[in-house]
Amino acid sequence: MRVVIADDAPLIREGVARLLAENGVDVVDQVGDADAALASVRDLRPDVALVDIRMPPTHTDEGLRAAREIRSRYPDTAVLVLSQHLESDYALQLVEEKPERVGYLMKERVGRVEQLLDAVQRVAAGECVVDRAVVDELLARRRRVDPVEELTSREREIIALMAEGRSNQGICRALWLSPKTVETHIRGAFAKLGIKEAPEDNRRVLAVLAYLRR
Amino acid sequence: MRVVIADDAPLIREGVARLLAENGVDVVDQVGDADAALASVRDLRPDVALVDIRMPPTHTDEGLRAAREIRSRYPDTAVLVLSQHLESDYALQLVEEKPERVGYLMKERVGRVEQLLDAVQRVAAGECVVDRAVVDELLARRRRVDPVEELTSREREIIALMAEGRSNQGICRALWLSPKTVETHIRGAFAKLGIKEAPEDNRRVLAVLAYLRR
DNA sequence: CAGCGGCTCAGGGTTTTCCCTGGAATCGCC
DNA sequence: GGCGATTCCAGGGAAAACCCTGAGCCGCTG
Repeated sequence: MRVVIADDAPLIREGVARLLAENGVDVVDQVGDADAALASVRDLRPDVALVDIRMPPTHTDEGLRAAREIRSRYPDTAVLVLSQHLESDYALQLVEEKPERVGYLMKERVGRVEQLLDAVQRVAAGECVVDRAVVDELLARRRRVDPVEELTSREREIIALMAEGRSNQGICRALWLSPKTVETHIRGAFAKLGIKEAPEDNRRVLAVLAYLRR
Repeated sequence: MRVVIADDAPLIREGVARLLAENGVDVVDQVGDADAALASVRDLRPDVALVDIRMPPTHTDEGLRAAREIRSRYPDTAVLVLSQHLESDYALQLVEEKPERVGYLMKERVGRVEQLLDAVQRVAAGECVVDRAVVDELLARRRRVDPVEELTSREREIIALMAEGRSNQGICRALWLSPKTVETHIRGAFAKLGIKEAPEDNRRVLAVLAYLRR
């Protein structure tokens, strides 16, 4: 079992490498960013690539981009994404295409080292391994219908500008709409967000809060 | 050099333990929560306690509480706090009392394993080791005077209610003030927050954003 | 093709927000 | 004792943010 590890934090990377090595996994390379990960997989063709999501330069989702790239270019290499936090959206878009030879675990939720080893074995064998928390979160989201999802694209655009502190007039200029149109959309959005008129509430702020809370 | 490691994520904890052990550090115990950490330090009196901040049950600052407890009860044990993110406030309150035998590092910013070893040695020797990023952040905060700090307590109270989506009238009822008084305070807050009138901006939302961004 | 939802506007109206000016009471501080 | 900062409030007015109804246009779907 040959594995490449990509994580920008040497402390984590080295630690995980030791754990794997101790348990008979051959850690053939360690890298600290996405480009290096791609190069390493290209050259070494490991059985599994263990990839952290946040890596330089932007520390957002380069690990995930790299994971997709690896899956499409080197389908024989399984990809196991290790994330710091629960970001179900990322996990979903990773798995939804083809749920094979791929996995998504959270570092903090790997209860025992054996779980990581097990996951590595299973993705290498072609299985799809996803942390329970991801599944729970996605199901929970289905249940509580997020009112923001109810908005039409235009309404969402307008609420987004509103959430940046724009006035109706500012929104008009930004989207080239008449003031009346903006008002109409805002009214529609309020209704869909369940914000009814109440003398003690400021609907605009409530809408912004609902939008930002996602 | 005898060390106790407290971190609720076995993956991290075991990894760090391996790294230290490999480099001649005697890891005498590993625990997964704050109470166990205190018990372990009490029984084993290690040279250094390596403590993660977030641990069960609340996953907020129990590691930090444990760290303070260790420092006061077992002053011969140095404490090195390992945090996931940059939380300068925590770091500051840890160090400000007595900057000795204590340290604060960020997992992701430990560039090389040697840095961790070095930090362990130094806190054990009585030094105070703080990640550069913490220092930078605290200094930067001094420089940019947070405009929210400029508000009077009454103004801050009112902006806080505003940030919950209350209307002026709602604020009146909550604080038993006349509408005119609320207006006056809001105007004062706008001025101090640097929110000038602009036709394309909604000042109320901008104030809420400024307040929430802290 | 009829119907429906989304997008675009208008007229005409009310309420809320926010402006300026100005006054008065309290409190701490030099 | 005066002076500044804070807090409380008022009148008067402009502008913005809302409401309702109604309407034309588009694209999709049954």
